[in-house]
Amino acid sequence: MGIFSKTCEYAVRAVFFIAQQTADGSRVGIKEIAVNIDSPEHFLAKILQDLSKRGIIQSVKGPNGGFYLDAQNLSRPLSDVIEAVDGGGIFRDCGLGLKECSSKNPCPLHHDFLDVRNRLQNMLESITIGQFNEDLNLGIVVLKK
Amino acid sequence: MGIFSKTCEYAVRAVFFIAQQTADGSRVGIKEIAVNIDSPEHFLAKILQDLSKRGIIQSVKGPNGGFYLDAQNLSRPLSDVIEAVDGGGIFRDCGLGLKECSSKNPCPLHHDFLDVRNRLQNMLESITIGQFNEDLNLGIVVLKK
DNA sequence: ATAATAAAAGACATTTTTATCTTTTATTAT
DNA sequence: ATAATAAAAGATAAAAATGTCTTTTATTAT
Ligand code: FES
Ligand code: FES
Repeated sequence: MGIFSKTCEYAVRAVFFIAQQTADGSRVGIKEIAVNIDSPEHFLAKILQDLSKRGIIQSVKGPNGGFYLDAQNLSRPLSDVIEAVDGGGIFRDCGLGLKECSSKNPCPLHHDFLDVRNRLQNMLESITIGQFNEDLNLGIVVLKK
Repeated sequence: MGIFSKTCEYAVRAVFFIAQQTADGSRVGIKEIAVNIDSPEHFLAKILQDLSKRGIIQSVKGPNGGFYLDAQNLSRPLSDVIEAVDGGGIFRDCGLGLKECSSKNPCPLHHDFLDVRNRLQNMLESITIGQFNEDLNLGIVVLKK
């Protein structure tokens, strides 16, 4: 596994895809999302249900329904998605799994790890969910290979 | 879970502990290691067996036996432990789980993620297994809380 | 040689993550 | 009102990670 869980990877890819697809005010269905980000449909459905409950994405049932993002969703940092799915542990926990991470009684990696962890956090906090819509349109970046 | 798997966290803590304890040429047993790094004894045993097979740590059976590190082990980078346990994926895989990570058809996070990932790798490659022995002796850093 | 020691190995159990399938509920269009 | 649509929810299952216990093998000291 990578830095993030599979669940989290699917969540981020899906959110980017929904952002791009619904910038015009439309909605996009779970089936289309799953196909385009290469994820298991029903598993992704659960993830999106949760993100919807938490207000990170929007959804409407019925014909012409589907998932979409409002302006406020688009402007939120990507870190919101990670926190919602994996919890904020990745931004706070000790790299060696000690019960707490602090500069009092630090683990051997604390100093260096803090730097990497903070950079990861800063990166994810400064990226917004909507900021890749253009690049996705142009095919400069992709969500599937 | 954090950046690394539980397995990997135990492995790194254990390796640091063995390094410190056996700097004088002695050996340390699985029981003592497990207690001092706060890990499940038999689970850790499996991990250390594997590290031993891979030559990252040394072991001898029987009375006065146990685990230890030779000079060459002590000078190896910590990244060796991570690669042995979790595989090198953490240093190479796409942050969003795409099948491959490359600047051709990158995912949206590629550019920023590459930076963080490389810093993590550089950090783990420049830290040696033996380099915290002194700090551990002095209690400046700890492996258990 | 024998007994004691400690890692290696094997078998098994639990928990968490990841995945699939079915039924229900809300919404829309007719 | 009715039928069609699509997400929400529920039930199960497979796979992987994590954890426990027992038996075997190698080594050492006597
Ligand atoms: S104590 Fe381990 S990273 Fe801070
Ligand atoms: S393609 Fe995603 S991190 Fe490189």
